[in-house]
Amino acid sequence: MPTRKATLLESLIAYLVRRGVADVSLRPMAAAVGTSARLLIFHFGSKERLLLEVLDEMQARLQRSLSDLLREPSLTRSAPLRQFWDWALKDANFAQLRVLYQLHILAAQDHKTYGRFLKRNSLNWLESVEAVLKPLQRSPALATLIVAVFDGLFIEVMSSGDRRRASAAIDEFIAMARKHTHGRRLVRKRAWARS
Amino acid sequence: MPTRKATLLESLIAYLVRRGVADVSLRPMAAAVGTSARLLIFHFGSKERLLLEVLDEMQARLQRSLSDLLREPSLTRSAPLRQFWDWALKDANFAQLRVLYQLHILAAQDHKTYGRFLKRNSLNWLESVEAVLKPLQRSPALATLIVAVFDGLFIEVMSSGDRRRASAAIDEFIAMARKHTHGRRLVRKRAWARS
DNA sequence: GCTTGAATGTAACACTCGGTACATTATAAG
DNA sequence: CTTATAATGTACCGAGTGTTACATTCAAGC
Repeated sequence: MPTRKATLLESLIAYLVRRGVADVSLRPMAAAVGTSARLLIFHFGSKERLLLEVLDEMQARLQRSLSDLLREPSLTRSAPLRQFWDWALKDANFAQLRVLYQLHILAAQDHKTYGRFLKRNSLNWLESVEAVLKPLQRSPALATLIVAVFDGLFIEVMSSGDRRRASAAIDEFIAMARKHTHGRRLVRKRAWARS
Repeated sequence: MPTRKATLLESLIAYLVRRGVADVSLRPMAAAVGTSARLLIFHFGSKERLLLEVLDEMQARLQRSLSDLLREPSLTRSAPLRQFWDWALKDANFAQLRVLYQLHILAAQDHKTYGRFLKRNSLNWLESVEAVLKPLQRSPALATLIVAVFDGLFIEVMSSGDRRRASAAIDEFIAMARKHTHGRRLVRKRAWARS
């Protein structure tokens, strides 16, 4: 049976995923999950520890979900980048990634306040991408570009909600990259592993 | 002679550009610009109107700076996208763009709170880019991709500060795009105008 | 000098914030 | 039944929030 705290944590994830992490305060958060500020402090110790637990759990789930993606033998012939993109747009993953992107941006201007909530290498796909590029095309520039395309399109979906257009754009990029590297696959599919 | 309010607005821009717009409050802001919360309310009416005025002014300055870029006859042979990129990395432009990107992300999850501070079409380069593509290569997918590359790389610079790597990445993209479109220039230089 | 209006200081208002003290209920184990 | 422990309610603390009331200073115009 799930402990009280575990069920609370579940509701809190749902709440924060809806609402984002900017300007959260205890009492509205407590009301939204059907309890009191008193109880949140009781179960989690402090607001800071509460957020740490919730965000850690979110990042752990993303990590597990990503591992699942990598373990399954790739059924389709689509490019690894496109598979990764489809994974990111799945509802559960998207909602949590959105919060992490927001956190990422907040930390960029106020690292003292928000930096501690970002586990290192969360949302930092750079090394993974670079490691996975074929030696011939391995370069920080290309890896940075790939990550930027992903980030930029994800944010586009966050803002406009237009998944079809963004997905068309990522296909356009994959086509460009294929031509650029003379028909070689842009990235191999293994080893998004160490994200 | 600049009115008191104008000099305050100047300091406020500098303060918010340093600090970002998340979790601002009157008294610390007032202290940072050498006045009191009382005076800020006196001059601007309310905290909300203050932020509106400051952010409007920031966006207006960006708009003017961008117009300057477009008016000057392009001295270099570099791609329009690269010229735009260099413009965005200029210190004054970068600092203000950073705030608008943060605002953009905050509004994506909490439109009710932050949406009103975003003037429509600020940071929305999509139509401009699409209008500027040569008819042969004009497509929502390509325009979306170009915007996403720019956004993603800008955010990368916001987070890591590594301008050289990001600039190399945008050059890589331009090279890819040139090859993709058989040597035609990716975008013409006029008409980033209607941003 | 007097008046007017902008600029400023001091102090407070009602409210929310994160967090705590203290007591009480519920539940389960002995 | 007693006892230990988890869960909850009520009420409050000091600090910070945006905003306002009221008084005062200061500079310019008549």
